[in-house]
Amino acid sequence: MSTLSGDNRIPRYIRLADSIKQQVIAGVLRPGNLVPSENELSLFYEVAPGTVRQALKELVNEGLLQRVQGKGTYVRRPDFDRSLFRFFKFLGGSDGTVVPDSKILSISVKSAPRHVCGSLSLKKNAKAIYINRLRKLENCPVLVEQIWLSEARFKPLLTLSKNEFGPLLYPIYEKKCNAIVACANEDLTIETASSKTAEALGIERNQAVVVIDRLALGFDERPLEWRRSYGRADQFHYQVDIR
Amino acid sequence: MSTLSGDNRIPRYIRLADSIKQQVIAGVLRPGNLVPSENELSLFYEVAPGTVRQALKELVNEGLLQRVQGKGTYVRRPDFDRSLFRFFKFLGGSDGTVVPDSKILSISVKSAPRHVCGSLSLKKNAKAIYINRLRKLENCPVLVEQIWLSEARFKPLLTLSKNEFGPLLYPIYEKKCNAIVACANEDLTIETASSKTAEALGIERNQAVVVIDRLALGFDERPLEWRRSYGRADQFHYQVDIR
DNA sequence: TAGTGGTCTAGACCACTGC
DNA sequence: CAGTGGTCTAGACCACTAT
Repeated sequence: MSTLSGDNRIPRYIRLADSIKQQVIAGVLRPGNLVPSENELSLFYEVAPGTVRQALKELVNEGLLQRVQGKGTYVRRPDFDRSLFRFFKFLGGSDGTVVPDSKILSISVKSAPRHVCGSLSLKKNAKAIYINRLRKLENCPVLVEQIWLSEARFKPLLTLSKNEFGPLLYPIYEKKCNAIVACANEDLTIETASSKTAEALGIERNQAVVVIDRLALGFDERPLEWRRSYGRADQFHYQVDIR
Repeated sequence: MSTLSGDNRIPRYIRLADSIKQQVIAGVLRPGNLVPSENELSLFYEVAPGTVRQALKELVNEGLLQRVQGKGTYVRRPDFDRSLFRFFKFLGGSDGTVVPDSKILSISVKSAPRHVCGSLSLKKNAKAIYINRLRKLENCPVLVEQIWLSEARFKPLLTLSKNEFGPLLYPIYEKKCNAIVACANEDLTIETASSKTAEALGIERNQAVVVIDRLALGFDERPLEWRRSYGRADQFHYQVDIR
């Protein structure tokens, strides 16, 4: 048995929701885990079942939890299917659900540029893990990526050889570094290709490219990864629903 | 007094929410209007107050209603502040909240191209209202727009002179044509500028431009307006939060 | 059959708004 | 002050899942 901590002026259902969220952040509850039932929670926290329901509903709306009737409430595993890179549509009528091949070009430790230090909350000129990656679809290069990670947090990656990386990095972060990406912020602009980028993408220098800067965050909203992706503008396609 | 209509297997709170939504679609309740109080609704529909709350909460989550403690529940007026055109950020450190000037270049009735007929549910080769508009910020052209509207629905616009249009069209649709835009779908791609577009935007031919196709819908989800906007790619900037 | 979440009821009390 | 929505309680009954 326990009592809800925190300011009594804050509604119980919010304090309860925060408490559950903290357990997800702390890793006590992990994605895929079953959350205690409404009944258990209402007994443990000494609140009415309705209040528990309200708290859980909040977290479901936030996307942190998932409820399945007859089974229980689960910690949701975030999927990045909606990520911008999925909005590249390519010749051959891809339905957009294909994950591009991914080839690690290099992985090393070096001084991070200032904007990366800022984004990842690192000290100025701190060393960080740098990954350069090329992604292809049907053997055609579609995306080059520059990825930066805190050295301390992601050290285990340095023990892996290039071909031990699969097509997706986030599952590796979770397995090897215990770092779960919960959400991200992406930022899209359009530039002209540098000769290096153009070469990697198989286009002419000065052709337009889409630049996507992404900052990936953990459940505690602390930054985990910063990446910049370059893609061919002529293959880019993005949809938004407003309201 | 009344009883909730519809299939009894559907939860009451959903039937209630649908009923209120229908009244918004039908124009019985209009944006800004006060919705009857929880008490009134629970008496009128003969359901428990808690069920009314649940229905209203659904509609608030959907963005159709707004609740203000101590005052009441209102039909929400959709704002297009989040629309993509706001994501053009321009030299001079605009904070993005500025509405560009807008100049109607032409307004006429002509045969709509096939894709417009499809989007607006018009018959093939139907006549429609066509508006060509230029938008400037600090006297610098930033967007050229091609706008298509059903002739029947938007006939009152044809009686206006070009300078009677303000910087925003949607308030005019609402006032003059009783057409309220509730939501929209936008579609972003990147092309190279035609000579005509380049001239309007003050850039070179074949430079990259952002193309935004937007289909605006009413509360009943029927299409109201189709527009294509061209903007300078070098000034484009877009942000998304994932999850 | 037992346990889960989903719906629904019928209240109590509080905080905020407007008069 | 009366009326609104916001929080909280304490149940009842149902639908779904697992065993």
